Amino acid sequence: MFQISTRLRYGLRALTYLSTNGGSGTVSLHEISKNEGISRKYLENIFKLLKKSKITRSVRGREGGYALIKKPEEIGLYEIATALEGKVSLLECIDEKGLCENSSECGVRDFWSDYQDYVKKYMLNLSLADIIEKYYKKI
Amino acid sequence: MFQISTRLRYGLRALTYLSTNGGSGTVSLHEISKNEGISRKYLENIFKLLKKSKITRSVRGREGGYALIKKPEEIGLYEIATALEGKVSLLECIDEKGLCENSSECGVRDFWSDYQDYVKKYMLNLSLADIIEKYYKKI
DNA sequence: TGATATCATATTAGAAAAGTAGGATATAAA
DNA sequence: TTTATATCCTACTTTTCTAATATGATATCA
Repeated sequence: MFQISTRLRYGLRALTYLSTNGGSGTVSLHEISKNEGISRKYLENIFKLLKKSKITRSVRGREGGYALIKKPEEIGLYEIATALEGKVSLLECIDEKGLCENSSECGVRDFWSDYQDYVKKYMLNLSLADIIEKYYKKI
Repeated sequence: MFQISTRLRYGLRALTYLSTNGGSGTVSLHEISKNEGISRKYLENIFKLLKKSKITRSVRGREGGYALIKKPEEIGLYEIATALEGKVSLLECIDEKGLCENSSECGVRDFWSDYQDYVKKYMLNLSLADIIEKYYKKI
């Protein structure tokens, strides 16, 4: 439960790599793949999403690669998570009320809604820089 | 992301129903099914797990059904969640360190570990009674 | 021109979740 | 004692999602 997807874990690792090894230029997926042990093809999928969400930019062709658009301080974990996970809909039952006429769903739904806010809060308060600072750089 | 499984959502609804409509006796899955709009067969799967985790007891035969073993105040949400979701392993990569020699995984792993604790805390501090009190009974 | 990138689309493989099927067993009411 | 109504048990199907791969087009610099 509360499972974090491989895509998000890999994505976060790739972004920390980009932050700490990218400097001002770009980093190729080949390099990230080599150093993080993640399939280059899979990284392509991930970075397609990150680019779409305007977290990274890309340079094509030889010597190309990816770079962060914003500073790590300005990139929130929630932003990264939504970029890679997509839907935030914890509660689809909100739309299909038809089946819940006589049920206690409404109350429980509110509960899950609060739970989601709680989780969201954690993610909103953390930037990529925070994560690197607190967890990654303590070598 | 952070998706709550249908099994857990249904299970929680069924338990709130049991708490508020059960009284001192048992409630049949047929009744819960009818009032909550959940397949009786699916409820069987759920209650098999709840019984296994000693959250509910059962009475077989006619006029039988399920009842809570403990008081709602003594049943924690985390207990319910683990009963229905099973494994709590957010981070399987801890066991398979082989692939992560040269990576930044270690730092990121600590981060996810903290995240898990944060989520867990929320669940540990809530009882079934709390949920009913706060969300369900506000008619 | 060639090497090295991203980009685009599509497919596959596998696991997990959601839900179903059919019958065995127990029990109280009729 | 029969019958209706429960849980119990094992297994199956169906669907959905994730993870990962395949193939080739396109761009760009040395």
